[in-house]
Amino acid sequence: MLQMGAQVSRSEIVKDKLKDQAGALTPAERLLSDVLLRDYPMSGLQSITKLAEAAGVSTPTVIRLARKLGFDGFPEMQAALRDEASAQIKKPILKREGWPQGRKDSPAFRNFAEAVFDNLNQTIERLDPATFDAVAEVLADTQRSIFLLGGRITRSNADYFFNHLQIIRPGVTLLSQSPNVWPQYLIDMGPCSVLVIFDIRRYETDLARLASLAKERGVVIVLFTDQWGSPISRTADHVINALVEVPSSWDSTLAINLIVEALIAAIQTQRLEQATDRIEALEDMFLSTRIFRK
Amino acid sequence: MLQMGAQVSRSEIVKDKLKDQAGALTPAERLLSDVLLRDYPMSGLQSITKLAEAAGVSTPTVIRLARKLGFDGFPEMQAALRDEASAQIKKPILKREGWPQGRKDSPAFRNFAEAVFDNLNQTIERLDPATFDAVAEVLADTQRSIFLLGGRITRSNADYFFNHLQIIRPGVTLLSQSPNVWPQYLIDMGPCSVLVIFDIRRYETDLARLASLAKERGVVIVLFTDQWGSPISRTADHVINALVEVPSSWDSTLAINLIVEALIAAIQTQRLEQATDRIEALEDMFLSTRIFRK
DNA sequence: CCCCATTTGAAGCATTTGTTACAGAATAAT
DNA sequence: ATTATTCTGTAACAAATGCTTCAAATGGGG
Repeated sequence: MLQMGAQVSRSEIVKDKLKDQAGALTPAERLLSDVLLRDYPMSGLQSITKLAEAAGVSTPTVIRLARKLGFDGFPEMQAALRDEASAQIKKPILKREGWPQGRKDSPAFRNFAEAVFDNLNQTIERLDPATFDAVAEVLADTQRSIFLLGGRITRSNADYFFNHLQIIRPGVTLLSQSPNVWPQYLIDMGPCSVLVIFDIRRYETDLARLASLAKERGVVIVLFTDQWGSPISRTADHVINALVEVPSSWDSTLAINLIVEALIAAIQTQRLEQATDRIEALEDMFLSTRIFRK
Repeated sequence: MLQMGAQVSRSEIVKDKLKDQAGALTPAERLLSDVLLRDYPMSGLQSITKLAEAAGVSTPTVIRLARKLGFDGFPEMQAALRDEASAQIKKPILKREGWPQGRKDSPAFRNFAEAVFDNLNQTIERLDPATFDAVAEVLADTQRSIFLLGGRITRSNADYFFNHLQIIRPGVTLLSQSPNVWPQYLIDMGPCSVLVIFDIRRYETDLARLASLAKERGVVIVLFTDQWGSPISRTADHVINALVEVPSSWDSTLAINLIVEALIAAIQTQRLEQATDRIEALEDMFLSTRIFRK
């Protein structure tokens, strides 16, 4: 990975140096400096040969300029340029405002939160809108029946998704954790079924086996996994990768939950009419059972 | 929903190719892809050696990936990345900030994500570090037994917390959803017990009733609730307020999960030694049961 | 006109890079 | 368990890159 200059108060160090030295440059160096500044800092990221050619000078000139600017050699200058470009390009999609002053949070908590924010950002960035749409669509289709299953850690995510889907639409099933009863669910799956699987790090072979069995039956498979990708990625029709790494012994499933919640919102919107009826009916029933209870 | 559109000529060719091929990547290639996407596109502008090192793979793997993406070799891919970076940098800064350019996400998705980020930010800001520490401490104390319970929506959060706590320490119980069996748990609760309750909007009276019964028995009560505060707030010893509102028919429990995950990390660290033993033992047992199964 | 200082590129060299071939490792499939 | 298949790193190689040396330009002052 690129190491971020820790001291990036000014991000355009090379440019400044070029300007400072502008008077002390020789004609050939000036040609070079010109090219360097023309589409700064990218032009400096080519090989020394190409750069020299582009400026119409020789390679030693490039090295001499780099030295004049205080670098050890060309690669060092290039590294500086790369860091600058990296800093410029970094796009905070959704930034968390600087950490509030005077808080006494432990650094650990802080790091944890920062990591989570990074994960969410990157997950959104890597998410293919088309995939999201396709998944939302297939899950909103009431012609299809839906089956959900999570792993050891992700079972809660599956449960959360199930909990909401079940309220929004009919035909939703949460598979039991024990593989020995899966055949009973499998037999009900067909081309009009959707199997939503959650499988992150420490991928579970049982899940993969189930996925391929389901695939054989023509089931549409939606996979939620981590950045590295469960082996089920190959079997699945739609794959959603979420970043899960945080400074902890455990993985964070927040990014997965973000997508799940966004999907719930999308699906709900998509079939607003039917859903509201359904929810009202449910509310009524909840009230009734409450009356039962006391 | 995200709107699909005709393929606009986007500048992020390599990224697209990476996403397209995501399913067909081998594990090592995925490591590499991860590094490539992490600080895209700059990380790909290093030498092949550095890049391979950063990803923890060998240089041939880099070449193989480049070929898989349709490039002739590594330099070709790098040139493509350089062009992309160049194109991005030329854009006015204003255009680069905020939501990434060229994404076809719907405004709905965008709003949702922004709301979630706001929630997380504000939740952290409102969180009293002292409360956090106190809760972490009380939950790390193995002298105490822990009981967890969630509501209709938050049951998954309770389950997630339970799932991890149970691995880290002994004496953790997840209460059933049905109130009629709660007395059986209540009878085991005392001054050395902790009851963790999740109760957000549409506060459930049953939960409140349980809380006060537990309180009478001297149980320490930890409450996760929303920004408005469940009625249990008065009974509880420690209250954690998380923002839950998003543009959806449903509340978002992401902020709650953030705190839960942070707590898990904190607790784990706090009793690292014992926990690791325990986890190793568990791993062994998991392996054994796997053997049973097949 | 010659000398000296400075600038510059050509040529050559060591190093690093990008690539290929191959064999050990890991998986999956009998 | 054994085999076949796929994956992946090591090692050797070729091709550049980055650098050094040195001599040819250049360009003022005497």
